[in-house]
Amino acid sequence: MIELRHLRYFMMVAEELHFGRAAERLHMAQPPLSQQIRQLEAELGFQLFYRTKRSVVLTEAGQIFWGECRKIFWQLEQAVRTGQQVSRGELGQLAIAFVSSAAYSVLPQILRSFRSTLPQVSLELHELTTDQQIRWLREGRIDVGFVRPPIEAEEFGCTTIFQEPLVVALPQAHTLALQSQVALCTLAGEPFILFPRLLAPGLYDQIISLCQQGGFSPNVVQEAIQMQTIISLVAAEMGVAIVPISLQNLQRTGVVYRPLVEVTPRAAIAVTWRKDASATVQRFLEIVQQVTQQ
Amino acid sequence: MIELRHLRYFMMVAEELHFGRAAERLHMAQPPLSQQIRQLEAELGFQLFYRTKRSVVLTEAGQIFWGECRKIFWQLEQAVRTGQQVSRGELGQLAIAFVSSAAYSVLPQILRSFRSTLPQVSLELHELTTDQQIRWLREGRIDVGFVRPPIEAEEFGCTTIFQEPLVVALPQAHTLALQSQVALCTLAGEPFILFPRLLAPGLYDQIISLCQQGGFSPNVVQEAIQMQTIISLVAAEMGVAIVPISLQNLQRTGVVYRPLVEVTPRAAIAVTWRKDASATVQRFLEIVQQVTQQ
DNA sequence: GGCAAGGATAGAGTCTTCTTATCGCCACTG
DNA sequence: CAGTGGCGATAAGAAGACTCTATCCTTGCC
Repeated sequence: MIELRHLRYFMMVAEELHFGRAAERLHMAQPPLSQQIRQLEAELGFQLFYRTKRSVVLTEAGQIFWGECRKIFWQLEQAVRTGQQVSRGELGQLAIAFVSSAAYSVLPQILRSFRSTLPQVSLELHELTTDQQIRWLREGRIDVGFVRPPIEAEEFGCTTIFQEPLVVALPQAHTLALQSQVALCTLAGEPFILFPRLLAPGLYDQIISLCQQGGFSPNVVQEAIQMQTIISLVAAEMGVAIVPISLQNLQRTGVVYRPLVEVTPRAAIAVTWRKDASATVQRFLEIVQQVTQQ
Repeated sequence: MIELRHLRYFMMVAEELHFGRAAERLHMAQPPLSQQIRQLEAELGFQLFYRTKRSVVLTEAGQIFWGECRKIFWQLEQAVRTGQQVSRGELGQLAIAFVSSAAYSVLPQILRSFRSTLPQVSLELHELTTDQQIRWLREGRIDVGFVRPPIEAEEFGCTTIFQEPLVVALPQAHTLALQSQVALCTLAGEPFILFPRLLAPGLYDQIISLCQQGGFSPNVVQEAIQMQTIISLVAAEMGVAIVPISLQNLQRTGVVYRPLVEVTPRAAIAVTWRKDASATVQRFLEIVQQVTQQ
């Protein structure tokens, strides 16, 4: 059975064209070298060297075989190197999901930073709601998710990385838009646009309880799944909405954002990941940490 | 030190994802397999499998490494196969030289036959004079030569493969062209075109002695190195020439070929080769033999 | 809680490879 | 032309690596 040892020996002899010197450079005696080369030749079924008692020359087959051997060793190095890179998370692929509002806050900076540190890792991005992300994580379709906490499932790691105040999104023409900040109670009679609770129960409950705090229950006239849609509906004067402040980055004309007079709870965004996270995921999490700690 | 054994074991375990079954298929016990895999992991510097006491799964690095290993084994097979082909002379390259007149006789058929039997051997062709071929052979710049014998050098093998009568090449307008065959003595006064003796001493001497036999020494008015040139000079009515009959294949207008009345010596073409001929050369020589024996 | 599956560990055995010593052949040299 | 040195091949014993059997330990399952 051919072993790499045989090939290593062969290459050295081919380089030196002298069994004695080759053996020396291989830190071994000459006889076993001769023996191993013979064994290799027997295994291959053809001669590698012309041996004329006085000189050693490669046969043509030997020359070709030498070239092929070089490729083999190059491949081997490549295999080891690539394997190590993957194991360190420097090479590979990463599937990431995020709630739409994350796309307007922390995510861009995180991705930029990750891409510059580990450019060899190819990214796959999905915009999904929090509950979808949980499913995808469980199914292994994504590695990391940016969600609206809380995450109940024990099987996932989860860290809050970002918190932001809530603001009121108003149609530009709305009378309340004239004020620099809005009191909660003035929203009591307003038509509200909100998302289905299932999509982000945490944020949903925060908004509802905020309204309770203002002394009313919101009059939800329309539900929308995406934040973008909610803002569009506000622009269309269908109603008002309470949203995380990062939505301002959408810059939708016809919509203005006003802070609330009251102290609001802060809407959070968190990263989640499967606990058997790969090295690549861990490198990603480290970078998330770095970016969000600034 | 990593050996192919390690890779073979690894691939089997990766395929089975079960040390016991993998060991069975490798015709060995399970403990040494575990051990060798561990050794490989230590050598590589990263984990290949997640072992959870109950199941074995490839790490991402392991998956990548598996793919690389497949390439390595493919390369190895390739190396062995190619080496064997070369050793059998089925693959490789061959540099061939020939005297110009050989190009019009046996060579085309030989090359056609060789190319169809060993299409993987790439050919390199050179038109050289006999003495140049000897030099090139000695320097290893060509492997086989088609020459005008005799070849003195002991270091080369040499076989005559083809003999042909000599004929007279005459300008079409020449009075002798009216005869269907020419007697030697009628050429006595004619201006002769000949090549320098050095180029093909054997043929040269044959021509000279033929003239002697006709009772005269040729009146050489012009020397030319290539047969083509000689024929062109004849066409230009510079003189006449005695040439091997295969030159008829040149089909130069303005030149006619007439057999001699006398029995002429035959001009020979031979193959020469270095005695340490490679398998490819030997296969070539076999084919030369085949073709010329028909 | 007991049982079975499956990988890890320990120690003995065996096969391969390596070392030392020596031979045989060729080329160079005096 | 004989002596000498270089160099690869061969032989036998030692060392080492791999492999085997027996056993352990964790884990999943009934």
